[in-house]
Amino acid sequence: MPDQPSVDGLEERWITRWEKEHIYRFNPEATRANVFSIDTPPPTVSGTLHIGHVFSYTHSDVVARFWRMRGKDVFYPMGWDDNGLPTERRVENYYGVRCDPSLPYDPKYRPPEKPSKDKVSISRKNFVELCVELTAIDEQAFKNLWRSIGVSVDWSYEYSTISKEAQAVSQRSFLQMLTREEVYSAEAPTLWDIDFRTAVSQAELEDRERPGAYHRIAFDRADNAGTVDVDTTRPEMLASCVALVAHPDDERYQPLLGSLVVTPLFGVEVPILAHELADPEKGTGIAMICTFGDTTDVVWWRELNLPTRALIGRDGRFLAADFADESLPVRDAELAQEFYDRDVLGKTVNQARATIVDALRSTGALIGEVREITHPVKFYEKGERPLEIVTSRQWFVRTLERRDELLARGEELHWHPDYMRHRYRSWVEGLNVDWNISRQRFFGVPFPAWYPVDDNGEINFDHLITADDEKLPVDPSSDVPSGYREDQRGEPGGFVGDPDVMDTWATSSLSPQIAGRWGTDLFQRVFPMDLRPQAHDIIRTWLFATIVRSHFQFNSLPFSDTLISGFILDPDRKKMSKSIGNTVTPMPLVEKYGADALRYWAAGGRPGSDTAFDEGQLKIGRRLGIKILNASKFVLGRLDDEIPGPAEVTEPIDLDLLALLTKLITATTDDFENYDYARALERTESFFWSFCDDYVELVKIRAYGEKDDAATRSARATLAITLSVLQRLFAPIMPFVTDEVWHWWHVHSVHASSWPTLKELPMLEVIGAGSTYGPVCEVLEAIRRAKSSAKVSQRAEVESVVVRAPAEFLAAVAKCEEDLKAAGGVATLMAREETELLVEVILADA
RNA sequence: GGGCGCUUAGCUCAGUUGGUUAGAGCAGCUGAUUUACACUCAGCAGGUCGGGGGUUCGAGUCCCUCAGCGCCCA
Repeated sequence: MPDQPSVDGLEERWITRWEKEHIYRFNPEATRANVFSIDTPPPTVSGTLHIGHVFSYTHSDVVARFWRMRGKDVFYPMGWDDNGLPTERRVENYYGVRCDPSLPYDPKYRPPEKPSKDKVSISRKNFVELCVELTAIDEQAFKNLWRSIGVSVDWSYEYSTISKEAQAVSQRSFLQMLTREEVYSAEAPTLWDIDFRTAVSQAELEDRERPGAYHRIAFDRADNAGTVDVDTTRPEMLASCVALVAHPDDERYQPLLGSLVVTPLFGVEVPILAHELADPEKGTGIAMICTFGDTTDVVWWRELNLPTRALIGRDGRFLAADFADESLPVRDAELAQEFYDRDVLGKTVNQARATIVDALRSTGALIGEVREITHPVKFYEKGERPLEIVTSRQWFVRTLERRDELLARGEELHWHPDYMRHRYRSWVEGLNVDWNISRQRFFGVPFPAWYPVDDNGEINFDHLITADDEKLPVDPSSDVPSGYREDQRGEPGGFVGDPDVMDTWATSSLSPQIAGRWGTDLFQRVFPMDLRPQAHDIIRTWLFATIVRSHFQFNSLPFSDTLISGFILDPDRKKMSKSIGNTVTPMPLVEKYGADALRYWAAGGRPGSDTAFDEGQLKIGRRLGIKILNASKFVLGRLDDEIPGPAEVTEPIDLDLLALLTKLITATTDDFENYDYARALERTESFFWSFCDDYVELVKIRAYGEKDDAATRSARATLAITLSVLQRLFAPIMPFVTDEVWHWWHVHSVHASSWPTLKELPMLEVIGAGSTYGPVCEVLEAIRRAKSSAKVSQRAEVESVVVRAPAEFLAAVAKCEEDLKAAGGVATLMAREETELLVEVILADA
């Protein structure tokens, strides 16, 4: 025990020692019943660490430490989600490169020292190599942070979602879903980001308010009986118009239902149809259906069985159109074709809008002025331009037809806090397309599949060639399917590999299978997991996707409970983000205040609630750590080498304190079991400060007494028992300082000790706990108040104290008379029975 | 448009199933000074519990309604 204990430098000492002593090793022999398994979120390694990373991982660590002390075999792995678009973007910016799959691999390629403004094009394999290289560096930085804040994971179960093992799990799961017909590929209209040139899923969608404009376009009726005016924000889609649609109850348009109108400029005859999704309040109440301007168009197209004229290409420019196509009757195909080819073909959406609007205006089909509005536009969450809907071949998971089952799983799950279940429910209820899991990108898990190429060189998508299970993982761009040779790749009569990679959620949603090593004995011991900790922003992605995979594969929930963390806001309550530049870097804070202080702050954030970063809380956390050191030093300094046991607690005030301690144990245990670590901390902290400021002050003189004096032994036993309990109650939240002080009187780590139980305490009447301690503290407080208002030292002598109070109160005070007199420096203490409480304090002459 | 959460002291937040006089920390103010701790201790001050209505012997807590803020979904 050092003379001047300090919280500085504790991290280094204890991290090393915990690792050396394997304190957090999972017991591979554990039985499922005794395991507490945690489905840790694999963070996207990005190179930017911020305080939010400390926040939610502290929450799960606190829970892990609690259950470990409760005697559970805690399975607490850590993973990294290191593939997908965010990783690709980081690599592109970091090295100044761009992937061009048409380039050949250069085995000697090294990226430039400093990235240039113009990105260098490199082959896919070179690009993937850089991804692997950079993510390894980033992962190290993340790992250092987790270690330095004392996250008690078993690093021998570290995984990454791009590892060979994870790829094999991901591909195996895909193939099994394929066998069960839970995934399918289809050429279908898909949400598409024209900058990243990939499909995205509904989960990656977000609405952004953007300026737009209503254009009122007059369609001539085919019977020449007049016009139908249609408001649209996307006049450039006119060439794709395949119908008009009104609400079936809309009396204005009921007479026209089924009749034909002619599109301006192109002269295509399209029907007027009815559908519930047409909004009578919007514009003129009748809308163009274009293939495809937005997601509603897709629904109309599908449900009304409309023909297709999809004209937006993968680069966001207008594709070639064939107006001679008979599925869409046209008045003058040549004229339409000529106009389209000259004014629309090859143009971007904005360019085409300008030319179409000009043409509409000059023909008189544009009615009135354009009316500017602000409206929600769908974006890829990481994208910069609005999403388009592009027809392409994609892999989908059949989620829609099992919506009810997925909703039932959400109800079955235990949510902490409970209200977060609504987020899941409203997400699942709002699903409108199957989960698209294929991405037209480079760094990710490939689909373990090839397609035959027929004798004419056409790819036959209907006859999938899948990889053999024992060969997983495979890369179809370099591996060859059974029965083929490499020289048949892309040749007539040969094969081609599926070119896409999987959505990163399609792999991270298998985190229980990856971390638990699906297919080995370990999996049965840890699955389903006991806890999924995560933040609320990824309920619709990670949590939802994990439930889908587990429900399909195992017909069970992947975890029984989920602990949802809030977000970290800056002190002005704005969301922290790199673009705003208000992020807080954690490492300097660890150095300044200590890891325990950061954890203290994080543990104050209740499940689900967003929390503002508050440096003041770090100071308080640091102060608490120091207080734990000093209080421990004092108590242990009184104990010599012999520690009196619970049986020696005899003094009423001591017994009463232990009764309060008993209640504290019961309450905090209950809190932790309900994932309310913040409440447990609050109770423990408040008890601890009262222990230090009141109880210790009361019994200090007695504790200094003779070793064989019964009252002294009672005080020392109480101090020792209370200290032991408090050190352990604080241990999950402040692992460094508690292990420091625990080792002052124990050989093994506090984190390997057992959570306090009532068995450690003498048999106590807990009802009425505090009935002695409370009144005694009140008298002590009155003495202090008298001294404080007289502006004298708290050590000043008191001539006499007269306590006027009801008999019960007086009886309590009498039980602790000697301690009170000693603590207050009181010469005489007198009691007068009265109904109202009044404590008179007469100070001695100075 | 539907849903969820929040609104309590200058600030950050507790407040269990309705029950004495609504709590804590920080900040503020007034003091103390060294046998665990100045990285300390004591004390003081500070609140129409967002507004309105209701149920009840009793409402910060339950119900209705309105407002503001944040988020989720469409």
